[in-house]
Amino acid sequence: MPRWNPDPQERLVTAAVELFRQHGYDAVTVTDIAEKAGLTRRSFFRHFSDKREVLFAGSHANLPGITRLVEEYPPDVTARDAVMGALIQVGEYLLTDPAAQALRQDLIDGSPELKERERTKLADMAAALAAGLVLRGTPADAHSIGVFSAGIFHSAYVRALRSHPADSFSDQLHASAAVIARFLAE
Amino acid sequence: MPRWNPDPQERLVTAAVELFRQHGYDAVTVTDIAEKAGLTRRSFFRHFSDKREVLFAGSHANLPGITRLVEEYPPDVTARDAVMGALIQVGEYLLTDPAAQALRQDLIDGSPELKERERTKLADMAAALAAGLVLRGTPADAHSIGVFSAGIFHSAYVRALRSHPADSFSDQLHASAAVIARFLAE
DNA sequence: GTCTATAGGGCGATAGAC
DNA sequence: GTCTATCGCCCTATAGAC
Repeated sequence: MPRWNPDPQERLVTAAVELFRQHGYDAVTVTDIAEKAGLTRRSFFRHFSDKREVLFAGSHANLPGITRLVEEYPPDVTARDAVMGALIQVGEYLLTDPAAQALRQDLIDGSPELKERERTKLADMAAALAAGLVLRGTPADAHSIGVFSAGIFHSAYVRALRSHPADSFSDQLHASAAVIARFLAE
Repeated sequence: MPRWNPDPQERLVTAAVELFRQHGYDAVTVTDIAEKAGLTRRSFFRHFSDKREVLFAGSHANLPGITRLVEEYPPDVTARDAVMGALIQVGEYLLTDPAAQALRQDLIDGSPELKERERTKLADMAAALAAGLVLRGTPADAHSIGVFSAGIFHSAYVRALRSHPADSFSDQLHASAAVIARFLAE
């Protein structure tokens, strides 16, 4: 018998989602989550830097990967197509389990604290996209473009989550971009 | 002699900015700020809902006003021009004391917690813009347009803060929009 | 104005894995 | 032996309840 049960992180995430759904994010303490997962409060903080992170740990993961996705498009591909292509891959990956993600999104939407953290994760994605653009050699407005692109990513992502049956994420993303293009062309 | 010194909020803000600049945001407690302003810790929370708010209270103020600015443009003005016009007024108002604002922005940029709160304020502005668009009768993509517009507002705002001498905010805002228009047209 | 719950972090002890 | 994950008890500060 191993001394510790395996996958403590995953157990913490599962416990947290269940408890949040039952009692709401605010009513659940870190101690509650840890005990339900068979750990102590102190160990929770070894896996997640704070209470919010338990809902974001795996979700917007792998920012270096996003940077690399953008960077690795050949130079003759436009910045637009490189960013859109990278975001489509990220979106399709995140949407592999739409039901679970929709659940998670409901929790986030129900808590101002979690929405705040979600925006931080989008800002991190924006920075990763900008880093990729810089590596491709288009440093000028990389930051603004990154912020904008993360914004349309999120817009497309939440619409894809709610759509039945799930429209292709690629379509959703291009639709989100088209909204802004139309607005700016007025 | 008045029983209380006047303008408790302003005294709290001033005390907070000074202390944050000297010791950093994290190292300063709410008690420190309150005592420096001649108040008790409890009174601080009567004026600001939490520690972060002391840096945002007046700054992105008056969201109903932003909604009304957008709404009140005549119907023959495009959504784009209504939003841009409203944002230019807001930006010019906020930039009346660029030195103080640049100081404040340095504090925000130095603290992840404060950056998180800043994004929330931008999200509130996005919602106010969207509300204005809805009232003008263009509800379809109001939310996405609001988020996008708040984004270019922020981009223009920080660039205006750093520019010497301050370029016109209107120029900065149109430049920020042009960056995205160019990106999308590639 | 006082009191309390909770977040979040510091540090050392412990006990299995290697 | 070293390395690493856990625990337990310490503390302070936030934020809200009374």
